[in-house]
Amino acid sequence: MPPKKKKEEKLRIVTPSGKRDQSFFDLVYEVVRQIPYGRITSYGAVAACLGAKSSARMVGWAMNGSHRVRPKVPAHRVVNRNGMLSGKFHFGTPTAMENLLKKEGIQVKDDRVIDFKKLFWDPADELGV
DNA sequence: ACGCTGACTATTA
DNA sequence: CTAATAGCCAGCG
Repeated sequence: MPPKKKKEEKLRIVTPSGKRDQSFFDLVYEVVRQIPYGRITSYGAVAACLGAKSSARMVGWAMNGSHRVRPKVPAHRVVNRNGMLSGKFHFGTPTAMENLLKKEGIQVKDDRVIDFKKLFWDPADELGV
């Protein structure tokens, strides 16, 4: 028999503590995954789409665990209301987020997205909410 | 169980 | 324009 390993990595969505959770976090991940290539959105927009516009912080916290979620969540496409890469420090390297955005054709200057307004993708609009 | 922290946002000075 | 403050709510020590 094959040896094994494997562990219980079958966890899907998980909270930062590592336990399964299907609440707000899961919804956030799904919405963020809908962000098309070369587009970006804000925490507040996602939160508002979920009916919790006042809980933008929770969206940001959800992103904190996005790295361990499958499929991968394009957290680099989520920035704050000013188009600033507030979460760049939470990636592998401080430049990873900026690098990824530039790779998708998004211009970044001084930790801020150029034409943020133009590239902004409203989840409520695409999800028909 | 209580209190602090935080990848946010809006308001006010 | 920048700075400070309040509201928000889940996770962690």
